[in-house]
Amino acid sequence: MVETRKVGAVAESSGVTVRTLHHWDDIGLLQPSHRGVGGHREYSDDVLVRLYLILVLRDLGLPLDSIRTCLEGGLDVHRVLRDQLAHLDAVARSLARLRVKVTALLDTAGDQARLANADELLQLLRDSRHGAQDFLEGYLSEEQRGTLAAHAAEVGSALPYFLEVEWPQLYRQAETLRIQGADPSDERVQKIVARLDELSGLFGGTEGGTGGRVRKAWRDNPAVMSGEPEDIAMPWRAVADFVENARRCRSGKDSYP
Amino acid sequence: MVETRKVGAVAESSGVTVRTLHHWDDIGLLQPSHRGVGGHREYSDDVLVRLYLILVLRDLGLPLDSIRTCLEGGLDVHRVLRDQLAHLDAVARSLARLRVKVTALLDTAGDQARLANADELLQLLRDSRHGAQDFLEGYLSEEQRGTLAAHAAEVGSALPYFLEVEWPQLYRQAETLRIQGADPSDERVQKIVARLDELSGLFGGTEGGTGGRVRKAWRDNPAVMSGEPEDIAMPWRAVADFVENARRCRSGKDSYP
DNA sequence: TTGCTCCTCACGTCACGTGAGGTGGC
DNA sequence: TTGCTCCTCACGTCACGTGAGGTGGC
Repeated sequence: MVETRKVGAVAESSGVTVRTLHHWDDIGLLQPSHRGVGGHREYSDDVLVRLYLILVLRDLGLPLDSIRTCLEGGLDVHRVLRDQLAHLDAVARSLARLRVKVTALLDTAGDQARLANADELLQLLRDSRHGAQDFLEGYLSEEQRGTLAAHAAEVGSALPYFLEVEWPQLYRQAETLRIQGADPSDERVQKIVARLDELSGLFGGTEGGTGGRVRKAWRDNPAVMSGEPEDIAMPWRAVADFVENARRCRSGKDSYP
Repeated sequence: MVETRKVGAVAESSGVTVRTLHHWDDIGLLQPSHRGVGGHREYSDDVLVRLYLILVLRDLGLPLDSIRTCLEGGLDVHRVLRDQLAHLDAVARSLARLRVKVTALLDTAGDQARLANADELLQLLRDSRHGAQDFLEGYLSEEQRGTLAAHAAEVGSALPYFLEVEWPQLYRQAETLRIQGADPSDERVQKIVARLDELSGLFGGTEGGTGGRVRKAWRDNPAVMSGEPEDIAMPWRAVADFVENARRCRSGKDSYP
C-alpha cells in the first residue's frame, strides 16, 4: 500500500493553496492519483513530482496552458523558454516606457502644489507638453501666435482632445493605409487628409496660413509634436510625406496653401 | 444646438473600440452627454476632454478605478503617480528575476538536444542545480556520497519534490513563525523541525551522520542550496539559526547528532 | 458534542472581446 | 431591399479568492 497525502497536506508542504490544487484538478493540470473515502483527493509521490515540475515552470512565468502542454510532451520546452524570454523582454520594454512617462509627469508636477482635480491635471499636462509648444512657436510669427491663441479659445474645451488624441490617431490611420499600399488618392486617405485640414483650420488654417505652419511643424518633427518616444517604430517621416502627397492629390477647391 | 458624435465616431477618432466605450459607460467612467434617437449615445466636446484625460492616465498604466477616482478629485494625482512608479518598479524587479531564471535554464539547456518531455525536463533541472550539488558534496565523505546516492534511489521519484519544494517551504514556514516571535519550543516550530529531520533522514540521516551533514550544508549556505537569488529578502542565516535552536529544544530521544 | 478537514457549487476579479439577435434611418 | 450603425444581453478570458452549505472521522 502506497502512502498518499490529502489536499491539505500537499498544500501545506508545497506552499500553494487548497483552492489552487482544486483548480488544477478541475482543469486537468494536476489530478490526484485517486479519490479516497468521501471523495477525498489522494496524492501519491508520482503526482508530487509532477507538482514539482509545474511549480518550476510556473515560477518561470509560463501560463498554465503552456505548462500542461509541456508536460504532455506536446511542446518543445527549449522553444517555450525562448518564447518566454522574448515575452519577458517585451513586457520589460513597455514597462520601461511607462516608467519614463510617469517620471516625466512627476518631474513636471514636482515644483507645483499637489493636484486635486481634473482641471489642475489638464494644466499639468499642458505644462508637460511645453516642448512641443515651444517647438511650434518657432514656426509662427508674432501675429500668427495671436491668431492661434484666439482660435484655441474659440474652439473650446475639446482642443486637447483634437491635438493630442485625434490628430495623432489620424496619422496612425494614415500609416496603416500606407503600409497596406493604399494610393494617396484613395478615398480613405483623402478622408483623413480632409479631417487633418479641418482640425488645422480650427486653429486658424484659412487665415494667413497659420494652420499650414502648424502642419509644417508636424511634418518637420512629428515626434516632438506628438510627444511619443522615438523608439516606438512609427516612421513619422514617411507618414508625413504620404499625407503631404495625398493633400496634393486633392481637388484644388478646398486645399490650404 | 451643440455638435455631438456617436460612439462609432468617438471610437474611430480616439483609437479605442466601441465596446470599450460601452464598458466605460457601464461602469460610469465615461458617460455620453445624452442619449439620442433609439438610445444612441451622443458625446459632446466636454466628454471628449474627459476622454482625453482618461486616455492619458490609462497610458500611465493606472487601473480604471484609480482613473475614475482621480477625475472625481477623490485622489491626489501626485500621490497616485508616485504609487504607480513604485508599482512599476516592483513589477520590473520581479520581471528581471524571472528573466534570470529563464536564461539560466536556457544556458544549461543550450548544449543539449531539444527537450521533448517531462523526464528530460527533470534531467535538465537536475543539471541546472549542479551548483548546489557540488556544494553539498564538499560536505560529504566518499562513503557518505555513496550512502546519499543509495538512499536517493530508495526514496523514489518524489526526491526532487522533497528537496526543492517541501524543504524550502519548511524554512519559509519557520521564518514566518520566527518573525511572529514564536518560541523555539513552540509546537508548530517543533513540528517543522521534526519534518526537516524526517526529510534529511530520507537521504541517510541516521547512518554516519549523512543527514546531519546535509543539514549543515543548508545551514552554512542556504542560498546556494535553495537556488534562490540572494536579493529575495529571506534572511536564511537567521532562519537556519532559529531552526538549529529549535532542534536543541527537542527531547533527546529522536534527535540526530 | 465540538473541531477539523474534506467536499461541491458558484459568484467575483479586471478590462474588455466576441458573437447573438434585433432596431432605425438612408 | 440592402448596408450601415446603433442597441442590449450575455458568455469567455486567466488563475484562482472567497464565502455558502454540507459531510465524515476523531
